[in-house]
Amino acid sequence: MPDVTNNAISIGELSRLSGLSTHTLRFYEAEGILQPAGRNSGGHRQYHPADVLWLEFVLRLKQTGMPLAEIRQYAALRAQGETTLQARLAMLKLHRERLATRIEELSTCASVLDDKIGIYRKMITESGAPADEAVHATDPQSP
Amino acid sequence: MPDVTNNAISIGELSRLSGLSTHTLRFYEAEGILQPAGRNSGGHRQYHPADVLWLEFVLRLKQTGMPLAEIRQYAALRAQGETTLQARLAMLKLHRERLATRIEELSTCASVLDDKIGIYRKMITESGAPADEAVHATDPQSP
DNA sequence: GCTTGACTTCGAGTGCACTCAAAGCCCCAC
DNA sequence: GTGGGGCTTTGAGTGCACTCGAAGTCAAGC
Repeated sequence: MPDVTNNAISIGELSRLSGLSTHTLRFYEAEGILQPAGRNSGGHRQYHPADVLWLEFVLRLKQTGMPLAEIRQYAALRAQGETTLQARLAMLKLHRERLATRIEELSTCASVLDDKIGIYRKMITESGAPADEAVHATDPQSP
Repeated sequence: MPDVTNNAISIGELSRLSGLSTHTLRFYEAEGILQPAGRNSGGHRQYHPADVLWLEFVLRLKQTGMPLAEIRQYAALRAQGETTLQARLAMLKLHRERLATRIEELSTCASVLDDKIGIYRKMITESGAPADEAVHATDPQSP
């Protein structure tokens, strides 16, 4: 079924490549995230390398927590051509900043977690000793 | 209504402190994430500083993407007392590792985004020029 | 010629984490 | 005595991002 003359791939192959289900790929098309795919003689969707690259980028955006609605918006700009370059750049910059914020947030949480782990380790090695101040400030068991 | 003798706070005050709605706080209690709060003479919940600290930690875990089910599990261990220290430490360590993975993932995405932003900037300053190879490799508009 | 498997469309269902609404009660302060 | 905040239970609704099922078409391989 793949269009051999054109190195096009089927939805099943794109599914395998991307790790998304065929359901999801069609869902993305319906949502305007993927442009309507071309069809072969049998009416089957055929995807080209550019589609694969685009999908990879979409997955990156998703991975960083961009909601589908926003990805759709970006995709719509992209579909409108070069006149939307500025707008797309603005979106990417905004998202890049949010991403930086998120990474910082997670790093802070990681430190908190490290502290807590340290306290737990200490409590365990001093096993048998009753809860001390550090314990009480973290995971106190009241009674 | 706060129990002044005991520096306890009401659900409304905890809501203000934590940023969670009273609905959500009761929901967390029902889900076993917060231990059933003590009540005052009028049957109103009263929370103590230790509860506030615990809730803060819960929110940290949530912030890092730990699902409520897992937080509930951790809370259950905590409620069982000191014998579960090892188990809790194991959970924290596991989560810490996932967090590290996630941070790395986001950092990779950030680099990809930076590259893309660079390409866009270049395209815009060279404005008017037709799409070049770099363009084609990122956000090609086929037609 | 029949089975297999991939494809089609459409609409409904899932899981998470809330979020709200209703209905009706209590208690305290002003 | 009224307003405000709190309490209870139950059940439904929301938003996101899928996820699945039904019912049917089509082409290739045995």
